[in-house]
Amino acid sequence: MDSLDAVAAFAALSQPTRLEVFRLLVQAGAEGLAAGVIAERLGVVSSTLSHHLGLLERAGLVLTRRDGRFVYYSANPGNAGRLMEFVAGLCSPATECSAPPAACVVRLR
Amino acid sequence: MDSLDAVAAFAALSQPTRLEVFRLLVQAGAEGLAAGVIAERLGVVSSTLSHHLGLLERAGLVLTRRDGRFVYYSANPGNAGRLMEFVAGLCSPATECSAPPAACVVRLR
DNA sequence: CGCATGCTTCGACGAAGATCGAACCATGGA
DNA sequence: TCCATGGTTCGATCTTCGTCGAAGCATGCG
Repeated sequence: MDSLDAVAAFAALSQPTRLEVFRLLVQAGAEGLAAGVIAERLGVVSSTLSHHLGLLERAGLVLTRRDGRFVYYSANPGNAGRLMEFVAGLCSPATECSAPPAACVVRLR
Repeated sequence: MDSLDAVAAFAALSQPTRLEVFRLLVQAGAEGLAAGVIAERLGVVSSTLSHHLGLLERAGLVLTRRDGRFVYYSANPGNAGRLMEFVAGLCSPATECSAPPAACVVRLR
């Protein structure tokens, strides 16, 4: 994950609703949640939520999958792990622990 | 670090110049760098940089200290660590590794 | 086919952010 | 006490973001 990807990820998570959406999706696991379910749980109008979901997807934090009339969104474990790595590398001065922590593998249940 | 703090931190890091500033300050260690040095290294107009530094400071990612005519900025190790913790907790589903990694202590040289 | 349902796209609006130059404040030295 | 230097604040301008309702597209069911 390069700086540009990280900037996009940070931008995606820098809005309260989107942060909650992402948290919800991480907890929801690999199956994810339908857009309507997310909208209902968070009390967000569907068009607004769709905007936020699109942004999260373009930032690579979220995966999308259609099933019939429902569109399921789920957290992207690969990029979630890469984001953890990036933050670790960003916050750790090169002199100490230059290598990012090994445990940045996100495995959704 | 609660969600609001995290949102502010993400917003602060969601802009290329600010991300570079923060990276520079982490590498600079506890002494930090004078605003003018940062401006010169990144090729940013001083008033623009001042704006960015103020935002980083308000987000709690950066500390400030005056020495004569110079104002030194440095990374805030406490909040850098808390940000790592937050991201780890965010990206890790509760069922696995619910506790954030122990090694989120940022020690600047 | 016709229609209901789930979601996205469009259009519009106000709010907030990024940028710059000019003016301003604070400090230290002549 | 001036003046030069390092930073910040102000004002203006432009862009981007967040939000909503309305309209549009896709899917499945009768």
